[in-house]
Amino acid sequence: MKSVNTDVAYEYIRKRILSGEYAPGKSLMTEMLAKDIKVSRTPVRDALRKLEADGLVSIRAHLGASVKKMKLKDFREMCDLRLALEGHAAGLAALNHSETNLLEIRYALEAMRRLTEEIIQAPQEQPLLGELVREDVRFHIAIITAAKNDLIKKEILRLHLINRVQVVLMPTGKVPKTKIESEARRRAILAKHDDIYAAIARSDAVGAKKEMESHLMEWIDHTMFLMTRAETGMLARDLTPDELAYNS
Amino acid sequence: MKSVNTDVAYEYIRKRILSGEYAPGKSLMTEMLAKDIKVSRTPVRDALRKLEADGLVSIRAHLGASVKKMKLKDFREMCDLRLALEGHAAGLAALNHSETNLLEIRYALEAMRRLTEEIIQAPQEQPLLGELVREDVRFHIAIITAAKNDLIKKEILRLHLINRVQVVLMPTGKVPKTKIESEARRRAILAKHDDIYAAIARSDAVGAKKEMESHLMEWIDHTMFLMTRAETGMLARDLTPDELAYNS
DNA sequence: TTGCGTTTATTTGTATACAATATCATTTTT
DNA sequence: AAAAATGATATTGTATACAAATAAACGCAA
Repeated sequence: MKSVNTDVAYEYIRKRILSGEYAPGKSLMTEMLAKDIKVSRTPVRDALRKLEADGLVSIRAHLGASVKKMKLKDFREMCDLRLALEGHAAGLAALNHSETNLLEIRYALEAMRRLTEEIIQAPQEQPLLGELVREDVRFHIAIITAAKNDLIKKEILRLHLINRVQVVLMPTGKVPKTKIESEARRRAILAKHDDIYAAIARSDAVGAKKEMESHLMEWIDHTMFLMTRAETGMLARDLTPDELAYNS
Repeated sequence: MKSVNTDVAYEYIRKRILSGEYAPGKSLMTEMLAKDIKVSRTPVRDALRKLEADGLVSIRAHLGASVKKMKLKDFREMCDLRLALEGHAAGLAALNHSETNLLEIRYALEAMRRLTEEIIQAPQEQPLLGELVREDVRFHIAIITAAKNDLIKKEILRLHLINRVQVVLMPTGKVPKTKIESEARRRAILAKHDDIYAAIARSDAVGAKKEMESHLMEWIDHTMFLMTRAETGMLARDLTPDELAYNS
């Protein structure tokens, strides 16, 4: 049923949700989207339905679709789910990895090590941070790939995307932190990644799982802390004037 | 976007997939379904899309929808996913359960105990077996409810349904097994349920998780054995002549 | 008979018109 | 003036007609 136009609409909307152009809560009206994408409402509706299944959009009868806006409870539940899945995947990776898988993981790990050092040298470089995040994602994806379970992989990737919408788009730079703290944290995270890799490489399923779980727990705690500070509930960021105008 | 007619179509098709009337592999043509349900093709298409998200239907562009037919690999992956989620849920249940939750679990457990004994007395009674399965499901659902994570609960329930389509509708009664073996297995399973309950009741998260995992592993092994014996690959059962005629 | 190319028929994908429903502003009533 | 009722507007849900694509049927040549 994935026809060309439906796919076009799907990619169009999805891309804008992930980039933050469509912020959480923004209402997605079929007619308007159809006009922008230059297709009819039908494939737009299909696309919205698929995005709902992905967990990026919520739809209510007769009220239309909007970019999903999570409550703190929902976010916590999602983190817990991710913890369970990604921990399990790490365990599987320890058992099922191939040499190539290990290489992939190591590759991302070394890139992270290099970038971490560079960032500690020059903490103001924004592009480096972006690269670090990308390599971190590569690291995690390499692990769930090594687990050799496509279904679990698909599920985790889904959660990663939702996370990205809810977390990455949050107000940045609001975290007062000393240089020392920040340095220490970066090094600690890198060390944890080393531990995860080591456990997988020595085929220690229990260890890999434990390391991954504690790593994610640290991340979750940290993120939750940031979120509770953003007192607007769970709205990732305030709408810009443009977006407000666009909505009205 | 869930309008009345879309919901009607969704329930109609879903019910028939779960009951086995629409067997795995059966093609679901929109026009025909629309005629049966007495709505237009549009809500039928919506319903099929939602069923695809549930994992009960597979859709390919221009080729239409069909009831999902799993390969052995897919089934194994799904079982692994269920293992991870339901194990995790058991651990959470040990930590988060209320008195009422425990009561629910115990209730299902006692019903299972009673039915198991009755079945061992009169092994030929089919309705008793059905009741036992139902109570088993209640037991598991009570546990994932006690875990207090709606997202994980939803996910596990989804997997249960898929399992039901793929497993419960398999050819039955083909398993040559002595009365003694069968009795012993029933008692062992019941004992395992007792262990799971005990671990949860004493708030032993690690134990609950372990017990649940080993219980599911036993079930998975057993089911896999049955499946590999059904040499038709993963087709739940052969199509009836009517269904064949209908498909051609 | 078999293999290939063309044609036909069926089924899906898309657009669009219409109907049903929710929202918002206005008016009416208390 | 506040609350309720009413109506206007906008947006979704549904049906249907048409276009595109696939699969089946057919014919023809080797």
